[in-house]
Parts: sequence; C-alpha cells; structure tokens
Amino acid sequence: MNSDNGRGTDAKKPRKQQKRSVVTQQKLLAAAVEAFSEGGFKGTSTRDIADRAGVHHPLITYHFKNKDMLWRAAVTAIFREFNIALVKSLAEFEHSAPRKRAEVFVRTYVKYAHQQPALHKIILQEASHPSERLDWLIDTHLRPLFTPVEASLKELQQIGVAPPGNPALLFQMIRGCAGGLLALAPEIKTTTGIDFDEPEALDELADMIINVFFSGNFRTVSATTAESGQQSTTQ
Amino acid sequence: MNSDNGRGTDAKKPRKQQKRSVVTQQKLLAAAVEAFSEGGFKGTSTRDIADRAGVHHPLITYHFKNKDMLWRAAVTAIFREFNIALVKSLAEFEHSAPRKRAEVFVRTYVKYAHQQPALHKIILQEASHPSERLDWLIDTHLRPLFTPVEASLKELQQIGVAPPGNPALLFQMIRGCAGGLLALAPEIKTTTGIDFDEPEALDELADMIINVFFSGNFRTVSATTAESGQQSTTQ
DNA sequence: TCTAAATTGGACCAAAGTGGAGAATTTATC
DNA sequence: GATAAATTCTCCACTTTGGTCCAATTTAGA
Repeated sequence: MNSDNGRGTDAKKPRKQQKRSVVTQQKLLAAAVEAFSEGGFKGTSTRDIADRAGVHHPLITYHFKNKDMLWRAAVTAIFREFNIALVKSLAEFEHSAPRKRAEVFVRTYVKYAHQQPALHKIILQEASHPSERLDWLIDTHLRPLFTPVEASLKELQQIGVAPPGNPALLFQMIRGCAGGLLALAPEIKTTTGIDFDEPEALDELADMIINVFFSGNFRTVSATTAESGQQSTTQ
Repeated sequence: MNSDNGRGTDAKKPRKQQKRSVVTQQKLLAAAVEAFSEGGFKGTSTRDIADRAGVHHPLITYHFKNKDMLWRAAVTAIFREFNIALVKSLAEFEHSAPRKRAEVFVRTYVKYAHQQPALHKIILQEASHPSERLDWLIDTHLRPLFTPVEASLKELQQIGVAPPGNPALLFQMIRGCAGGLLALAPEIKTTTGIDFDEPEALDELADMIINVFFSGNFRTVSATTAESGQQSTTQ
C-alpha cells in the first residue's frame, strides 16, 4: 500500500510498516494460495481465506484492496518463489551440457511442483476459459517464463536430444506431464496408488519425463520440419 | 425421479414423462457442463446454470433434486458420450496391431477432448484436492476407464513400443499431454499462438504424442521392471 | 374432449457472500 | 511517555445463493 513515496523534498517520511502487518499479509497470502488453488477464484470467499489465515476479513480490504488484488498478490508470491528456485538450480549447472541442463530443469520443476502444487493448480483453475485474470497471468508470469525455456528446447531439438515438432507444443507437453500430473496428485493417488509424497515416486516421474522427452535418439530437425506428421496414419 | 415403480401388481402405471421435460433436462445438462467446467462446483451458481439454459432456476430442483445431483448428471453425460466415441473408434480396429490401436486411442482422445474440453476441465476443477465428489468421480467414471487402458499399455511396453516404467504413470502422462493440454487451450493460444481449433494443430499434437510415447524403439521391459529408475541419472 | 398428473413460473426464505465505515487498539517515532 | 500513524476489530448495508412452496399452465391418456 505504501511504496510510492520516496520523495525527500519536504514530505515528512511516512512511518514504516509495522511488523505485525507483514505477518498478517504473509498469513493471508498463504491462505489465499491454498484456498484459491482448491476452489478457484469464484469458488473462494474472502471470508474463507480470512478464516484460514486466522484474521478478520476486513483486513483483506485493508492490506490488499479487494479479492482480485489479493489473488494477484498470491499468484505473484508463488511465481516469485518458483523463479528463485529455478534460477538457483540452473545457475549451478550454468556450464553443463544442454541435455544436463534440461534434466536439471525437469527435476527442479517436478520438485517444486510437488512442494507447492498451487503453482500449477491456480493456473488450471484460471486457464480453462478466457478472462481478464488469465490475460494478466499470462503477461505477468507465464510468458516471461516460457519464452526462454522454449528457446532452449529448440536447441535441444537441433542436436537431436528432444523430439521434433513445434517447440512450444513440446514444452506444453512436458509441463502437462510434470506440473499437470502433480496438481492432480489426490486423484492419481486414489486411481493408481501412486503417492507422490514418496520421493521414489517423484523421482520415477522425473526419470520417465526425461527418458521420454530427452532420450536423445531423435532425428535432428533439419529438412524434416515440414512433414512433421509421421506417416499418413492421420486417419 | 420416477424410475422405481415397475411393480405390475395393482399400481396404476404412472403417466410418462412429457417431451418438454426432456428438452429442459438436456438444456440444463448442457449448461451445467459448460458452467461447471469454467467455474468449478463451488464457483458455479445454480442461477447461472439456469440462465445459460434459459430456464427458471427452481427447475433444477425439480429435475435434478439439487446442485450436487445436477453436477453428477452432467459429468455422467459427458463420460457416456466419450465412452461411446471411444468404443466406436476402437471397434473399427479390433484386430489391428497393438501399436495401431494405441494410435487410434490417442487420436480419438485428442479429438474428443477438443470438441468437448469439459471432459477434462471438470476433472481438473475437482481433482486437485480430496472431496466426496472426487471419490465419486473416480469410482464411477475414471477407474473403469483407466483400468483396461493401463493393461493395454503394459502390453505395449512388453513389446518395446512404449517406454518402460510404471504403466499407470505412463498413462497419466499421456493423459496430461492430450486432455490436459486441450483443457488449457485458451492459455496456450495466447502464450504460444497454437490454436487447437485448427485441425492441423490438433493433428500435430496427436502426432507428437504418438511419436514421443510410442516411437517403438524402447527397451523391452524384461528384467528391468524392478530398477525402473533408468540409468543412475537420479542425481 | 376432459381430467388429473406432469411441468413450469413467481414469490419467498435463511444463510452466506461482498465491500466498507468508523471506533478501538497497537506501535513507531519523537 | 506522549502522540499520531498504522493496524485491527465491530458492525452494517447490500447482493447472491441454494432451496421451498404453491398457484398456474401444459400435456398424456381415457
């Protein structure tokens, strides 16, 4: 709320934010992430969020203006965390081979998507039909994240590590296999018995993704680009 | 509402359902599918559904008892349609090779998931956290669908067409790549420019899924079963 | 055609949801 | 410690929601 006043001219400097305030905000953000990822935007009431956070609901208005702004703040918090984790992981392997870096990316993604499933769940809740929130989500967080990754994928295709085809599509497939699956953990646990809370299961998922998408025995994308539809089984 | 009275003893047969009634029910079901897939269960009001259907909202109570029952009826309608499409497709290739059948399955799934994205969207809305509705969904529709598919996948692994690893996990990955992606069509269109309303894009997706998951140059699952974690890249 | 059952429409309710105003209470700063 | 800003709490006004009730209307079946 108070961040736009650095003018040192004559304005008396505003009193700084109290400590209890940031605590309240953190509690609200955490509760919002959880609630929104379960019920979606429309399906979540501000009172529910306030209850989960253990604070009075008018505090949402005070700290975040309204439900919409709270949603955005919550989403931003998740993505910031994830970006930090990702950058950190990739920095470690800055000079490794592209394939190795892809592997690191997948493992980091899988790991984070498990510990914070809301990262994907909130997207799922919002992305299945057009809306202003979706546009904001894409512009603010999704595209900046996707663009560089797709570029890397393109490289991997050129050296035959990744399968041919539209790299953007390929990335979406990988995303679906990683985050998409982990967002459905409760369903998958019941239907298949696979429990991603067990580290082995998580590792197996990462292994399979890497094996399937980066096995490294694909044709390089040279003249093949056009006739991407393998065979004419296109029924 | 009237289905439990077949006793031919002395009960006078009940007058049959009027035609306009089934029209109303169909309109409500279609509207419910659309609305629930966008807003989730909690996020959708019965009034919204009634408005979309162009009928008065108390009719929901009359025809479906309550919101919960309407949801179940809507989900059942979707799955029934899909199962019919699937059975029909596979019947055509009853005696084809396993790989061909897998391909047909993928193409049918992709096609249906595109024309009726609610098939996957409703699952996504519901499956990200435990609930009674999720349990019902799994028992009634998901498990009966998954079980035979996983068995087929196992065969494909044994002949080296599909990659090794837990077949259930493999299936979930395929599902994520097909239905999962198509459920996010609006997001993907904005972020990547890929428009699944164009048949070529849809074909490319199906092609890539088949190429990645059923390329057919995988090791057969013989003694490998136990140490499913391929290589020791397990960092 | 007549009549009773099936279906629909309109009014209504209690509960829950939203945002906000203003008093009351902390707490940073002097 | 005093004071004013920052934060929290109490209460309210308004809308939405799931659902009920019953009168009005339509339709199946004689």
